[in-house]
Amino acid sequence: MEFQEGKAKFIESWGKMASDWGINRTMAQVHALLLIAPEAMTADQVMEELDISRGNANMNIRALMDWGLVHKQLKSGERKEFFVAEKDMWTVVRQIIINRKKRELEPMIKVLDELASVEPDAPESEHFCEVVQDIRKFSNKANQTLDTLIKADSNWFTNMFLNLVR
Amino acid sequence: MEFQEGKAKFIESWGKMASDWGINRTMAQVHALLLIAPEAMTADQVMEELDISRGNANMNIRALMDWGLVHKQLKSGERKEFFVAEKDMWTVVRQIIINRKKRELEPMIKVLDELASVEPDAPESEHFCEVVQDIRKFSNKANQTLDTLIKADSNWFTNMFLNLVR
DNA sequence: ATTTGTTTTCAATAATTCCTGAAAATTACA
DNA sequence: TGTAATTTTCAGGAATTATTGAAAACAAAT
Repeated sequence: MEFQEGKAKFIESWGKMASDWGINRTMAQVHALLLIAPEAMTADQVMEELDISRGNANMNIRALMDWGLVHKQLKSGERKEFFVAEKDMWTVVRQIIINRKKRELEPMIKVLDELASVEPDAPESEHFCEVVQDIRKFSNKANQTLDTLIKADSNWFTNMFLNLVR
Repeated sequence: MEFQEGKAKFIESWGKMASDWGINRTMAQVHALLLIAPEAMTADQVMEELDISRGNANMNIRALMDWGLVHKQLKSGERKEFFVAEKDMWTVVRQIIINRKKRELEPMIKVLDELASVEPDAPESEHFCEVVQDIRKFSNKANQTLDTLIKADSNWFTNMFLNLVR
């Protein structure tokens, strides 16, 4: 396969996968572009390559910085801002875990904790409480595990995979 | 908290979380409703409780059955179809893993395999190939791990959590 | 075979999410 | 301080995704 074709395919697939996971397609495409860029890029270059507007480019680069997946790089003598993607895959995955945990898992756990105050007084509410407790236990375990994962280093993570697969 | 309030909050939150994860909100709300229902429900009851159309209810119940999260239940003497949610949390999580792996991870891996045929002949394509290989390794490891997880039983999974947290 | 109850489909529409582009704000420089 | 380059914001519009509702298909009972 040609490099140019591969590049296009990679950007498209990365975007597709992201949108399956509830993440803005363009944000992921910008991420893909910066991931495979050997050098830091300006917003203008991103606009140009992906054929998107300035506002869109700005918005998504900003979001990627919020996620800790892209960093701003200032070049001396240059007025424009340059952006580089975090290239270490383990760091990338870790940042995604950190963010999704904070944005989605933790709020859900908070709700489940509130729901734990429902009294099981009738058959209906009894079953409700059971389900809530099950999910609650599961979520808390997942949350703890993710905390551990986040603190762990790359090798630790690889080793976990190996242990599981073995 | 009152049971009715808790129920409404659970359904709403489950739907919210799902839509964050790229899953149809209503599908998740139907799932939540069936999860906490002590008895099997008909499509009409689902429509009524969630205040959605027949078409919408049918479509999402069907999708939940595709995911293996809801089962059809026929009652003798009854003409209508009844639906029950899978209540075992480990089975629920496993089914979700199975489906998302097949729908999203595997197609991505297939693309990455194709991209592996790009020749690293210039600085740009060289870096591209490196990134693709990194992601490829990661994805394959994740895929293998998920295969193992899927085969594992509930205790095994719980033990893994405990091991990681310890 | 016909009626009646139930489920499924799908074109039209509604709701949501995303993107644009130009104006405003910010920043660097002379 | 004024000017020019750059970034940010955001209202309006475009694109995508979800929902409705009524007709068609199907299934059970008579």
